[in-house]
This record gives sequence, C-alpha cells and structure tokens, in this order.
Amino acid sequence: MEKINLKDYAENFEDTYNDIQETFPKEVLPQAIICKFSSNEYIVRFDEDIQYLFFLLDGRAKIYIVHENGKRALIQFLKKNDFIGDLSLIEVEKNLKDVVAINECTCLAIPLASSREHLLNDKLFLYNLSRYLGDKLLKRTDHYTAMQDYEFKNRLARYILQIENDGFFQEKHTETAEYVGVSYRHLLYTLNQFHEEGLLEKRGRKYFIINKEKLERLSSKRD
Amino acid sequence: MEKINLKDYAENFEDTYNDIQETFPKEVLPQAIICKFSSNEYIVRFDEDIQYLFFLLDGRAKIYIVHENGKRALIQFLKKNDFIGDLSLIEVEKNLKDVVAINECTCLAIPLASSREHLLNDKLFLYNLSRYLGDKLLKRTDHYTAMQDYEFKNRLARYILQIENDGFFQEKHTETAEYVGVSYRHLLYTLNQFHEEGLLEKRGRKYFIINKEKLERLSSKRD
DNA sequence: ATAATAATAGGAGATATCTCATATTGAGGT
DNA sequence: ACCTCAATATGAGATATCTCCTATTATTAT
Repeated sequence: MEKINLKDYAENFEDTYNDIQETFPKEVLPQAIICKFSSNEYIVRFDEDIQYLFFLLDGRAKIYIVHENGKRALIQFLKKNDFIGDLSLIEVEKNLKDVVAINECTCLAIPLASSREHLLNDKLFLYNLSRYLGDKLLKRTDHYTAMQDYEFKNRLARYILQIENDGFFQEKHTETAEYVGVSYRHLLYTLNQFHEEGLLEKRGRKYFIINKEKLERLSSKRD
Repeated sequence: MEKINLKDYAENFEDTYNDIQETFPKEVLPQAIICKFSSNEYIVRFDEDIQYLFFLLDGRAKIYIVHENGKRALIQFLKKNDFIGDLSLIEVEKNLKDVVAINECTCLAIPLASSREHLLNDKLFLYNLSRYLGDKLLKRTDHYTAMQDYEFKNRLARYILQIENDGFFQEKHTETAEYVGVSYRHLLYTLNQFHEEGLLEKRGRKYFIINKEKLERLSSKRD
C-alpha cells in the first residue's frame, strides 16, 4: 500500500477532488490521505481493526464475509464512490469483512479516530450516508432474495447481463461462482448449457453473448 | 385499520410516548397518528404507494419481497421499534414490499408528504436512521450469506435457537419455510430428522428442545 | 354452526447442485 | 526462465432439495 499526500493528489485530479469536497465535511479533509492498493492486496482484513473510512476513487474491489465454518461468500463488488468501513464508522459492525482490491485501487482514507465526530455531526454527510446505506440494503436484498426465488440459470443470466462489457462476459469464473453462490463445478455446467442452447459462444477464454434476447428472457422469468 | 389520536394514545402509554419523543423531531408529532392493524392485515402493499413512515410500537409483522415470477420471500420479521417505510422516506426504494401484521400491531404513522423535510433535516434523527439502516444491512447480510455457506440443517438449528421461547419452537411451519428459504416439504423432512436424532420432541403441534447443546453445535458448525 | 381456507403431514420420484478427483493452462515472483 | 500457485476444465457419483399429490386437522369468516 502506497500513501500519497492529498494535496499532491488534488493537483493531478481536480475533478475527483471537487467530488470529495462535496461529499465530506471540510474539517476532515486536512487529516485525510490517499492510499493506493495494488491488485489482490487486502484493503481490510476481517480479523484486524479498521483505522480509516475509505472512499473508493478509482479501481474495483470485492467484499467477502468470512464464516466460522471456513467458507466465505463474496457479498459485493465495490466501484468508484463506494465506501469501505461505513458500518464501522457508525459502530454497528460486529464482524468485519475482508475487502480485497481486484485491480489497482485509489482510496481516500479518513482516520476514524480523529474524524468520526465531525462526520457524524454533519447533516449533509449523514443524509448521504443514509441514502448510501439504504441503497446498499436494497441491492443486497435483491441479490440474495433472487438466490432464493430463482434457480441458478436465471440468476446467472441476470448476472451476465449486468456485468457484460461490449457483449463479452469475462469475469473470473472462480469469483463469479462465489458471488452467485454455487460451486465452481456447477457454474461450468451451466455455462456449457448456455453454450449448447446458443446463448453464449466461447472466444478464447471469454464468452460472447450471441442471443441477448433469449438471455434476457431467461434472466427475468422462470422457464 | 383503526386510527387513534396520538394525544389519546399518549395518555394511556406514557412510557412509549416518551420513547417516541426521543426518536422523532418534535415538529412532526402534531401530524402523526396511531394506527392499529389486526392480525394478517396488510400494513403496506407492494403495488401501492406508501403515505406514512410507520414506527412499530407493539406487535409483530413480516416483510415480503414479491418477485416477478410470482414467488415471494419473507425477508424480515419486524418487532417493537422497527421502521416501516424507512427506505421510501429517503427515496431509494424502487420496488415496494408487502408488510403484513402477524398479530395486532400498533404503529406510529407519520405522513411522509408533510414531514419528510423535517425528518431529513434533523441531525439526531439522521444519525439514528443511519445506525438503524446499517444494523438492518448487517443482519440481513448475515441471514442471507448463511443460506449460502451453510446447509439447511445448520441454518434451521440456528433459527430455532434464535426464535425459541421457553424451550419451545412454535413458529408456523409455512412461515419458517418462507423465511429460511426451503420448501415446506423439506422443512418437514428436516424437522423429522431432528426428532429422530433426539434434538426435538413433538408436543402437540409444537416442538420442544430436548438437546440444546447438540442443536447449538449444529447451528454453528458443519457436521 | 358450518362452510371455506390455511396449516400440518407425509409418499414418491425427479433434478439441481455438491463433493472429490484429476489434468491442463495461465500468471506472478525471484 | 523457471517454479509455484491460481484458474480453467471435465468426469463420476452422491445427496440435498424440489415438485406434485393426497389426507387430515385447525382457523377464520359468513
């Protein structure tokens, strides 16, 4: 992890810095720094205290919950403008999560010890935080209730459409399996099935969507 | 649904009224009323606009999410001091949920139209709302990730211990099945299995826990 | 009180999904 | 460039869980 002075960062990324100034009360910024994490680096570990509230400025990361039985579930992908440590800030978190950078991640890091009080006394920040948490709650609920009410091929179709890029589905299968909550083996079975049914085509190790309509039908219906 | 004047209610339930005054900014209370819902009555319907922010003062209710494929999932049980309509208040909700009273429910009802602005400008209320949402997010995540990482008998053991009363498990099987996310049929299989393994005993139509330790072991481990 | 509806209960068979084993290929570190 | 570890791929067999059916009790509503 590499630390950068916020001032130095601000000079090179004016637009992002403006966003930051609108999101956080000005009292906390003097203490904030920029942290850069490299791919696969842990931003937060489930068994260590968290010292900062992070705000993701660039890059992608993923949150895992670690269970006592050793299994872990990928519960969310993080992107620009997501918080890390929001639940620790408001002190409701009991079990921390693992947060791992997927590619290089640039984060604003606000020290909790010195800034908590400022943050929790800022009306606008609290309002935004509520909305952020509410939105997260809804998305997570949708994700998980879908697991319960749709069978896997429907959920997979949905996920592919959601994360597809230029018609290509190129997520790591290991990660996909953890996120959609099935075994790696079964994911491959279903991907093959999609292939045989003429929904996807394999190009190198990526899959290309060749029948988007059918995929869309599958994603929202039974079938 | 029966409406009661807040003043009248306050006279009979002083303690609860004190709680209310601490939870909500005083500007909104003059417009608030008390609503009583009877057992199985809908407090909110997924296809109708919500006009009030409700705060549950007494009784139990349950939230369902309704999916396009017709299935619905019980996502949360509500009890005293839970909000209903919190996500609509902050306007992040897209798909409403069904909320159904389990027994008689008494709610404080605050009209959204006239009170939204007051609520969202009150620092203390926003702080409490954030904590409430954060806590809800954590609990819901735990519930659902457990579905993914533990097999059903573990989850059922956990649920029984969580909701047991004086050693009796007496929830409706239909509701339990919807909440823990398995078919009614499979729930019965597993309950019978617990019976055969000497964990539960059937008394009338309730189950009585006769080996709590073993149930606890089952609830947190593989096995 | 009686009909109607919801909850409990269990049988039989189908299948979605898992576990374990094994081989091949790709990427990161020194 | 070489080694190691992670990711991809697939087979075979086991099982957790589902769907559909049919009775028998409770509850609720008229």
